[in-house]
Amino acid sequence: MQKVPTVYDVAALAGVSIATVSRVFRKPHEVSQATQDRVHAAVLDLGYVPSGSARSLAARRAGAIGLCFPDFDGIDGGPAPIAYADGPVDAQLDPPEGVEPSGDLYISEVMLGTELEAWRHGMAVTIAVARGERGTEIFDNLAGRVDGMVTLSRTVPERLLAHIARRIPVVVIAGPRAGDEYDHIGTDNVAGMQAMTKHVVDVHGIRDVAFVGGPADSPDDHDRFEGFRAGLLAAGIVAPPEPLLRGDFTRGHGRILGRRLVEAGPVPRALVCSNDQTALGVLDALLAAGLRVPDDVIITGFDGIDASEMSRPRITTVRQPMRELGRAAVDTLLCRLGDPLMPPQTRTLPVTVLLRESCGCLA
Amino acid sequence: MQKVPTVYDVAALAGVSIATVSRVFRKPHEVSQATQDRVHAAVLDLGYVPSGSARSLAARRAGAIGLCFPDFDGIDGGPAPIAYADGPVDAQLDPPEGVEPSGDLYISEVMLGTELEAWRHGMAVTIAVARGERGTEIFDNLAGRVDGMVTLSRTVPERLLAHIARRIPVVVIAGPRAGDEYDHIGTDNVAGMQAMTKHVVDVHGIRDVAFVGGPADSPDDHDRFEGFRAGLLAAGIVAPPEPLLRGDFTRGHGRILGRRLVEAGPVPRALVCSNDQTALGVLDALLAAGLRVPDDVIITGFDGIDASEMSRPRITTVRQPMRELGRAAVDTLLCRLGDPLMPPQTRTLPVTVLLRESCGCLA
DNA sequence: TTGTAAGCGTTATCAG
DNA sequence: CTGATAACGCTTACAA
Repeated sequence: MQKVPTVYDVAALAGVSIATVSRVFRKPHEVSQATQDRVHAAVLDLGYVPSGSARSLAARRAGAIGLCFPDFDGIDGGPAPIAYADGPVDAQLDPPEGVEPSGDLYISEVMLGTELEAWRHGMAVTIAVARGERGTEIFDNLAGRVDGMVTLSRTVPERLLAHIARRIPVVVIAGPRAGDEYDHIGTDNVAGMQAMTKHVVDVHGIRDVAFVGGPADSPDDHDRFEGFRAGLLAAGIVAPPEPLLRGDFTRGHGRILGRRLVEAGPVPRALVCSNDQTALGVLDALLAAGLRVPDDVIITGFDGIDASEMSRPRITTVRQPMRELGRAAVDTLLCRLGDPLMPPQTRTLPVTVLLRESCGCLA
Repeated sequence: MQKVPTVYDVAALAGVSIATVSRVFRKPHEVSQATQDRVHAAVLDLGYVPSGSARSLAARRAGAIGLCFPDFDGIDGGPAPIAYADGPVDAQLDPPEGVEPSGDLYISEVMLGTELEAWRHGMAVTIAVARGERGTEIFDNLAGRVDGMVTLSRTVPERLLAHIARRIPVVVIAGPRAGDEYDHIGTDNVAGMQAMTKHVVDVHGIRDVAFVGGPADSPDDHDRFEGFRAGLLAAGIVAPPEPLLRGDFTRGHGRILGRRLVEAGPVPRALVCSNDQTALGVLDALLAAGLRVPDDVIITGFDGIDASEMSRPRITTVRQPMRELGRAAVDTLLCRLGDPLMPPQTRTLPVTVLLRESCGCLA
C-alpha cells in the first residue's frame, strides 16, 4: 500500500508496453496467452489494481450509476459519538409503540434492484442521501462521478436536478410525470387500488367502504384515491369526492385515525387504506377497541412492506414491485445512454393484489 | 448533455484561468468575491459539473469508499425480464409461511450507517454485491475507484481481499479477528448473550434453560454460545458443551426446531436462541402446538431485527447496533487513511438487551 | 488574488 | 499481436 503500482510498473515487470497491460484487462482476446500470463503474474506480484479514476477519465465513462434518496430517518449526521464495548451490557424495557419502522425497507429494496441491474451491465452503484434543502452532496459527490443518475422523486431540489440533467441522464422513480424532461418509473397506483376496491366490493359483497388516505399533497395518495373511486364507480356505488380521513402515511397516525373512527360511531364495513403503515395503525386501533378484523371490519393496505405480513391478521394489500422499480430505472438509464435523443420515457410497473387474512380471503 | 463543458469552457466564459475555476470549487476563500460570482454564473450558464474521474485522478484520492456485502437473496441476476403494466391487475392468495424476510434489513442498516458517516466526511459510498465465488466485480468495479473498502466478513474471497488490501485499506465487519492484517468491527456477542442468559436465570429464576443455535461454522453463533455458557456458569449452573439444537439462522428452520422440541417431550422452561429469526420460528411452532409464551416457555433472540418487534408476543432480544457498525467501520477506515502505520484495530460495539413480552418482562 | 504548467494513470488511435 | 503517443479534465505547486 506504500508505493501504489501503476501500469508502468506492471509493464516493466512483465516486459511489455503499458498498452498491452491495458489490453490484458480490457480485451484479453487480442493478446497472446503467453503475454497474458506474464502480465497476470506481474499484476499478482505487484498487487496491482487499475485506477478507476484514470480509467474513467481516459475512457470517458464512469462505469457507475448514481442513486439518491431522501433522508427518511432525518438523522442529519448528529453528534455521532461512536461508543465502544467496555463495561456491563445495558438492559432496558422496550415497550411497544416506540419504534416506527421507516421507509428504509422501500429504499433498501429499490437499492438492491438497482444494484442487481447495474451489476448485470458491469456498472457500479454509488449512493447518496440528499440531506436538507441544498442537496449539495449530490452535486459535489455524485453527479460528476457517474454516467447517469436514478433518484426517488422529490429528493433533489428541482433546480439542481435540472443542472445535473444537462450533463447526465436522470431517471426519476415514483414521481408524477410533471411534463419534465426526465425519464420516469412508477407503479400502477390507480389500477392497483381499483382492483383492490373491486375485490372488496365484488368478492366480499361490501358496499359500505371508506378510504383512509395519506397526505393531500402526495401524488401516490392522489392516484390511489382515484383508483378507489374508479373501483366504486365501476360497481355502481357513489364515490366520495374526498377520503374519509387523511393521515401522514405513518403507523402512528394510522392508530389515531383508527381511534377516531371508533369514537365517531359505526365504523364502515371496509376500510381501504392508502398505504400499509396506515392500515397497520388502523388495525392496531380497531383491535384495541375490541373490533374483529375481518369479521367486523375489513382492512386493506398498499405497498406490500414486510410489516404487512407480520401483523395478525396479516394485511391484504397491493404489492409494489420495489426491486423491479430499481431494475427498470437502471434499464431505462442504459437505454437513454445508448440513445440520448429518445423521447422521455415513462414506465409504469404492474402491481399485485395480495389477498390475506385482513379481508377474510384466508382464515 | 451534448458537448459536456469542462473547466476550460467555464474559464473562457468567465474570463479567468482554469486554476481559478478549480479554486472556486475547492478553496473559495482564496478567490475574490467578484471572480467567484463570474465563475458561478458561467457554471450555471454552461451547466458545468466537475468531472469526478479527472478530479480524483489529479487529487490522488477517489473521495469515495466502497461497501461490499454478500448476495443474501441469491438472485444471481436471473433472466430479468422487466414487465410493464398493461392489462388487468393480478390478484393472488398469499398464504403465510411463504416469505422469508432476508438479511436485507441488516445490510440496509449497515449501509445507512456507512453512508451517514461517509457523508459527514464528504465521501461518497459505492456499493457492490459479491456474487458467486470469483467476486471479480469487487476487483473490477470497486477496488480501483475507492479510497478504502468496508466489507462484511466472508463476503470477498480471501485471496482477492488480500490483493486489494495491498492497495487500499480494508475494514471487515462482523468477522472474527483471524489474526489478519485488516481492521475489524464487531459486536459484543459474548457479553450480550451472557447478559441475556443471566437475565433469564436471575430475574426470571429459571434454571432449565437451553440454547438453540445456528450453523456450527458461524463465528457469531460460536461467540453467542460462549456467552450463554458463561451466563450459566456465573449462576452456578452446569453448562452444556454443545447447543441443544442447531438451525441455519432462518425462521423456517426455527419452526422445524420448535416442532422437534415439542415432539421430543418436555420443552425447557426457557429457550435462548442464537438469533431472532430462529427465535421467531421457534415461537411460531410452540404457539401452534398450544404452548403459551412466556407462561409455559420463555423465548429470547439476538439481533433486534424489525420482525422481532412485530411478533406476538414480541421477542425479548439482544439488539446489535447495526447502523453504528457501518459508522464505526467508516470511522476506522478514515483513521487508517490518516495513519497507515497504525496497528490493526478491532472495535467491538456494545449491544443492548431489549426486554419485551416473550420473556415475561412486559405483559 | 490569479495564472502557468506539470503531472495524475489510464484508454485509444495508429503504425508496425 | 504489440508498441508509441496523444488525449482525458482536473489539482497543485510555483510564479507573478
